[in-house]
Amino acid sequence: MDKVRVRFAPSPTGPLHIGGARSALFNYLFAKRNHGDFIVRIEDTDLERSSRASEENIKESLHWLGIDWNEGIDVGGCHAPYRQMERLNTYTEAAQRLLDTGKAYYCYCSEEEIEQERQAALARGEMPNYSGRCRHLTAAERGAKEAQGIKPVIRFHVEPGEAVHIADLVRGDVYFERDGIGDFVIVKSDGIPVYNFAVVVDDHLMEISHVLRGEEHLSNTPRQIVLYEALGWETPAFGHISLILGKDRSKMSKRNGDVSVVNYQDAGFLPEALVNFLALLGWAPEGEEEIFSMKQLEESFSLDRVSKSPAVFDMDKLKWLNGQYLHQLSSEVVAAKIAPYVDGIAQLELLADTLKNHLNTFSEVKDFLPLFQGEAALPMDEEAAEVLKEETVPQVLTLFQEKAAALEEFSAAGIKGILKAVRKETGLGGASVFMPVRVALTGTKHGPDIDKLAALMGRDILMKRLEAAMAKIK
RNA sequence: GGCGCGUUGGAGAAGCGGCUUAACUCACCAGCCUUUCACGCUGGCAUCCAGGGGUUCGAAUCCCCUACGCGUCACCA
Repeated sequence: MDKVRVRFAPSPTGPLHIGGARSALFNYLFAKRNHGDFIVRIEDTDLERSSRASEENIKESLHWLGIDWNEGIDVGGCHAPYRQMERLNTYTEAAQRLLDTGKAYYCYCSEEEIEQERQAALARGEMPNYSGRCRHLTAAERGAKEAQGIKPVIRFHVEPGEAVHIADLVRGDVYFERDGIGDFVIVKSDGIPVYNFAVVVDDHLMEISHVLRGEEHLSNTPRQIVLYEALGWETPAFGHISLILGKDRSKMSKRNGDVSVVNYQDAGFLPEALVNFLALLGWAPEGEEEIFSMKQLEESFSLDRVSKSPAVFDMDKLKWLNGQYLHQLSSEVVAAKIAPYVDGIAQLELLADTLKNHLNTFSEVKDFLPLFQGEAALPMDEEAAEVLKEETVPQVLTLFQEKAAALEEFSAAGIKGILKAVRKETGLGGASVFMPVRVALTGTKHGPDIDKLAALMGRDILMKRLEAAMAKIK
């Protein structure tokens, strides 16, 4: 078997989105697993929407995710260049061949005409294919059109024949009738090739062995296969990965959640977690384990465990996964990572240590700030209020207050010592001491270690909140 | 509307004709652990695989029909 060569070929029309990242990842993993090459090519033939900034964003996101390529933009390779706008002559050549062999022809129809026909066909419930009107233009007729200054497009003529067969690596055999395809444009009137044409030329010239891409491309594939045939080229293997759906079960878009990977980066997600999550979206590991490093994925990824049905993007699971990775980080690292979200906090390390196991993402640190910032007592929920009704509470809080006021070294360890002393002096169990203090200070039964929270709070705030809570009991 | 793909619990999913009284993970619920909280651990959570026919000794797994969802029909990629 020939060498495995796969590619990720984004068009730089916006930031790298989740679906693209997943395609890139699957291609990358497939290449690694099969000791093949992974190529990144830029499809920038849409002049209107393409930008260098988007290309940069895509590259940065790929790097951030830990997906690198051994051939393509930036790194180069023996099939350079890797930007379609820099390979225009290649397409022109191929188009000329098609023209010469009568498999393609110039079409002078205006966009308006075609749009009209399209609408009419659609209204009749027919396939809105091009009529083929320009196919039989004589040289004289063509000359006349040219003289009028009309710039033609080049259309590929799809001849009748057997249905186009796709032996899809993930979906199995799929067939498309040829007359359902219709003569399609391969070169625009400005001389720039259209997607379906450019990919074929590039994939062939770059010796791509497997085309792994999103399911939205499935209906493009017959067009491409027909081109391979006409050009006399061998087709690569195709594999169409199911879509990633948003919560509302429609294709993931800005409407149903964050779509670009920078959004996740900014929100404080770890690249390892995102990669792990993305891999699980459409691919199922063999065992029970779900936590995989890139290295492990590279070793276990396989196409036959890629699912046919679409996957819904489950934010809860992403957060959980991210938490799994985050909890393993040292407090020092966490401190550095949360710093951007909590400017001006002195005890960063203590904060990191306190919150580490409560965070699923770094940005969540903001949600915990009120726990120890501000003098005002926090709103109390019902089950917390219940705690303060215990008759030993006044005694506990008074004692705690006295000791806190007298505490020399106001630290987590110091607070812990006080709590211990209160237990000893009152003879009460752990919960009877910890809970009232926790509730009085934070208004809830749940949260990070109360001694650390108290230290973060500082003596002033602690006293004020305690005061308020005690006043409430009476 | 045509064409194409899909449909297993709230979500990701395993399953490939008998091993399935449908793995595993998230979420949820209960309990344990913990001087508090969290982490962690243990257990519970689909009498059933969109619905209906059929094939078979036997089907979530094969075939047909219906429904629903999604994708795609550009001089966008």
